[in-house]
Amino acid sequence: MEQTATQTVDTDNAKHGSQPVSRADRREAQTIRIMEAAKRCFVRSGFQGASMNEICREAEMSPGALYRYFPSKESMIEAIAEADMAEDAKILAEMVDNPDVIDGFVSAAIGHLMHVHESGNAPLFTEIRAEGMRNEAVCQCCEASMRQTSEAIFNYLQAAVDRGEIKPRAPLDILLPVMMALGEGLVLADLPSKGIAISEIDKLMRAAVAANLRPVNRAGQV
Amino acid sequence: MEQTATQTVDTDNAKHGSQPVSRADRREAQTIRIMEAAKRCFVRSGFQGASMNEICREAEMSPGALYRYFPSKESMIEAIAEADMAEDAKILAEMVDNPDVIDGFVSAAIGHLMHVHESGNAPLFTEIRAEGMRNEAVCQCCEASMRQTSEAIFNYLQAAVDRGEIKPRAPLDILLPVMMALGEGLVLADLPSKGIAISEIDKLMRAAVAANLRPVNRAGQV
DNA sequence: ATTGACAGAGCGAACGTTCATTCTCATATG
DNA sequence: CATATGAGAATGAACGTTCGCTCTGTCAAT
Repeated sequence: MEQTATQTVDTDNAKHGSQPVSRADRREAQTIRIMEAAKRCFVRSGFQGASMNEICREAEMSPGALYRYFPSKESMIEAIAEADMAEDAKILAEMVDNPDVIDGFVSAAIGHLMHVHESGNAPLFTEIRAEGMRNEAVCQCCEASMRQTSEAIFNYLQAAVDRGEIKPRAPLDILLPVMMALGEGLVLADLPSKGIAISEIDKLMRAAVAANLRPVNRAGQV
Repeated sequence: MEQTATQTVDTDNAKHGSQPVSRADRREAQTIRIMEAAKRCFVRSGFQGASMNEICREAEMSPGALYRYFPSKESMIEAIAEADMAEDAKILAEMVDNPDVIDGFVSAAIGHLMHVHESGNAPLFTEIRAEGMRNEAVCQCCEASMRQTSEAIFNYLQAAVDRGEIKPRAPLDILLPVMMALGEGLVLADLPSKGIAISEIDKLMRAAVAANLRPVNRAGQV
């Protein structure tokens, strides 16, 4: 995933037989390179703490070049927050396939947890949350992603209610924000990095979710 | 709680019959004034985003004066993080009195939640978490407060286990971090500000906690 | 195929501003 | 009088951003 390339990205790939890299391809590759570098800097120093010089150094690029891709530092922050949130929302939305609603819900949360843990993006996630408290654009994109996720889960759970599989302890529009807040706490704490096994987290979370969604007949309550 | 005082704090209180305010008293009052002002600025702009000028303006004090109380911006951040964390830990530790362990646990979490909500410190809390990811001193004070809280709860729960009142679903040293992460998520989300009633949060949380602590005989599982 | 003009990409010095901090001096208190 | 406290201008560093410039690959016209 890392690149040691100079500023030429992959010009010499052509010599090795790859696609001849069009203008647009190169531009996209460079944009990604900058965003990856910026992410690393933001994780290390925070949105406001990371300087454009630091980002330039990390991306092995001059300020003049970097500013051809992003018109301002603000726009980079927004782009990264948006990409990160979109990625999270996408992962969470994938659970809709699982027919067992408790299992689907829990494993989506665990999947999200593991993804953030493995990508080392827990600090970035925290940073985005903090920035969203005062930056209008970042706040909007957080809320948009949250709303999107929330709606997907809502429909998923509502269908299970309609099918008579669960009998939630509270109306879904109250239960959902509460459950999402719990899940977010779990993600932010990054417990796997503190040596706590996923299987244990899964077990405890499953019990908590089952206690609130209340599956009607099948096993699961212990 | 707000002060409209000029830079004289309460010199003229002496004329009205208050204590004659010693040097030390005045110094302490000024220190508190600066910290309150700084907290407001940090909530508004973030640790790195708030400038010393902004803090000086908020505290109605010149830079020269302010630097007589704190040697650097860093030291202000550390002092505020420490004070905030200590306050949180204190509130959470108070639950140890409640003989019903489920109720004690849940109402401590809810109490913490309400305190952060009412003091409007949710953004500060978020900011401290983010800063703790990269600032060694802030990280240490977060961990110290966490450890303190964790130990208090551990002993509280362990006693209940020994008394045979609960039968936790996992060893306490695993269950505790997980529960604390969930609680922190709840605090950070500041759900009351989104119109979700405390009674609902309490109900859902109680069910989740009961499902994991598993009280042995009395009512509570529904 | 060769040429020549052009646009995109990159560089790095330089800009004006703002930052945290310090200095000097005045005032007020014990 | 000695000392603590405060004001506010001054300081140098660092910031985000812009500028003028070069280099290079693309492509139409020849």
